[in-house]
Amino acid sequence: MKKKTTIYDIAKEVGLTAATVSRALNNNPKISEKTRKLVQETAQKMNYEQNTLAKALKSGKSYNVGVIVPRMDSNFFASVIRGIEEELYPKGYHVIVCQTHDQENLETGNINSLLNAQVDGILMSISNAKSKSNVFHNIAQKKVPLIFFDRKKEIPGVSSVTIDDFNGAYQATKHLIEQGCKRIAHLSNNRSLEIFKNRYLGYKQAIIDHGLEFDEDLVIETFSKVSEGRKTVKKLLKMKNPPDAIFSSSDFSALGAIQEIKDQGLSIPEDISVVGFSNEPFTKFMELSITSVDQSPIEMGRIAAKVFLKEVDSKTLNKESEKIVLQPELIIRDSSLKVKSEASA
Amino acid sequence: MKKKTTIYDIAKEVGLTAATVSRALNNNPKISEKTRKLVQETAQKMNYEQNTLAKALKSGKSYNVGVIVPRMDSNFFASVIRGIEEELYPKGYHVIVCQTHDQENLETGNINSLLNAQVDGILMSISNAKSKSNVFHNIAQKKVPLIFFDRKKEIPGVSSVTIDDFNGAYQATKHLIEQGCKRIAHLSNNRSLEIFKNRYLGYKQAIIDHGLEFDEDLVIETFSKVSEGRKTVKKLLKMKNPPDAIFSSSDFSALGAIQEIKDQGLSIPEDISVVGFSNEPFTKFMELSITSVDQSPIEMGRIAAKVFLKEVDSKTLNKESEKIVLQPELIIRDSSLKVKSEASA
DNA sequence: TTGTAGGCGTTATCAT
DNA sequence: ATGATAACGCCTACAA
Repeated sequence: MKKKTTIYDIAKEVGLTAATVSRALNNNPKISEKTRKLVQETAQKMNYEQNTLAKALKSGKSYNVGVIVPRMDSNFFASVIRGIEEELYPKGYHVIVCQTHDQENLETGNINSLLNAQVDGILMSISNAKSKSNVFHNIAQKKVPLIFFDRKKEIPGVSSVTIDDFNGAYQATKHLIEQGCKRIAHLSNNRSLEIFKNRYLGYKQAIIDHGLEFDEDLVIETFSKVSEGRKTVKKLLKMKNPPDAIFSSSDFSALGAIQEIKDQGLSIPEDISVVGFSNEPFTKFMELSITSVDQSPIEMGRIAAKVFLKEVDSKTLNKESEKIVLQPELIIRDSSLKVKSEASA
Repeated sequence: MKKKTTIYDIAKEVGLTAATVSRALNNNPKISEKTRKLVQETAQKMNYEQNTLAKALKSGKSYNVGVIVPRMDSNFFASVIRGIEEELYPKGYHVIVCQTHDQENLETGNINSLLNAQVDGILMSISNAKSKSNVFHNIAQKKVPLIFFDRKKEIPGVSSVTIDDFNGAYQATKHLIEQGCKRIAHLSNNRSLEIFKNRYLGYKQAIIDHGLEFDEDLVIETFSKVSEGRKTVKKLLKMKNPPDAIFSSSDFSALGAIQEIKDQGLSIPEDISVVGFSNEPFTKFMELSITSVDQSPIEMGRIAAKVFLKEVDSKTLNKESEKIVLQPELIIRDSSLKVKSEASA
């Protein structure tokens, strides 16, 4: 095992002290230009590399931040993570990504391991609003900045970056109404999570504002999976008075809905129009492209990272938490465009 | 900033020495049952948590491993990562995931930052075979185990876990031939990467073995993107003697191919059959499901992790690198099944 | 401008 | 079985 060079080795080499070497390496102002150069060149020659661990131990900072997401194989979360990376890498931080797979025990476990690994902050999208909030107290106690993105939870002093889900849902529903749909079903999801509650509320408000009848039976809780979308639509189509449109809180269940509708011999968007949520890439690539709501995930990630940077630097405990809300954008495509006056996306 | 409790605090509390506390906490055999209990209970009471950084500094191990992939928003890589996590978390390791987006400079940068962060190992799928191999020498020098998965490079002493791409391609092509296809095109990709070279070779061998004519013009290098698949097919269909089947080295370009074929008014699989590679979830969900080659990514991840664990523990420098090759599985679906004798998947 | 010395939290090696 | 001490590599008062 070839030993790594340390500042002591350099010190010996140039006939100085480790302290001086340290200062020279860190561009400390009170060091002579001559020694600075000498030290830096020698360091280079000896292949010196700073021991991050030692520095972390000393400074109390690990320069690691943890990112917790339900899953990372969705374009949405992968893109948020990319945004975070873009912002944090240049500042010397590393990003440790953990997945919860929507399981509460994994969520708790991940948080604890991250804290234990001494991350300097945690950026997360929560899986379950009911998760024991004492885990979050743990985070707060350690003065580790916590930032929620997308799926948040209302905790005093914790910042968040989300999109205006209410408005996204409102726009989507309004669009369907403008296309002439009268009975719009909603594939909702676990409404203990704010995002799904707000999508539901936006949908409801649009229905009411446009003088349509709001029918609670048309709202069905559906997991964000293709198979679940199918299942729900099967139920909906059995109603005496089936819907003529579906606004889904997820692209995945929207896809399942589309498959089931087609299988039953109905056509889209003529018989039933469909709108999803998240603008996953496949919505664009389908033979029948799917109308969806874009959430600008990369920007969401970048902003969340910026909030973290701000909080981690402020020694002052001005726990003025920020609540940033981005505006979503409705992308209209085949699955909902009956009036083909304009080209579809 | 509430100070964290250290073993010194515990020592003071119970009137012992830090060393003893450390031993008690680590279940060192030569410690009295009584003190062990006392210490452990006191530790609990004082909310003691081991400082991983200090331990890492002392032991020289960080209990972090780096995983580098071209991208993490593909089901394939996300699943490999999940497999790695499943194997490594129980052993106390953390997984730091980095993306290269197929850019060489990012790849090099990621490797260096990971090394700098003192990861105990690197598991990666390379982006570019031409990447300066001195980066890999860096890794070797530091005695950090390096394990390739899926996209590897032949480096002495480096283990790898891959699938038998040759055979996967061979089976896929053979299947197309059995369906009656005579002129099979191949959407290849950067063949400086072994996986793509082997898929090409398997394809070629199947053609030859079954007495068909091998036509180099039917092999076109195509990036793994939907838009690129479209572009390539456009070219292919302009030939005087266009193909009656397409074997793509990627599901994404296969999807683009399908879109273009349909747009030109041809039908699948009757006019042109299509087979992809990777068994991405969307291949199953399309209205016209896509035949593809499954690579058992989760298992690949688990095995790669196991190889790492073995290497990291073996102080002995028995650099007998392992080359593990998994067998792929052809999943036959609508896009290539002309003879509808059996139910499709 | 540079050196000295101590500490970050742990563990390992000697003693006792 | 337990204590004392040093060491991992770095940084930073404080001194000179």
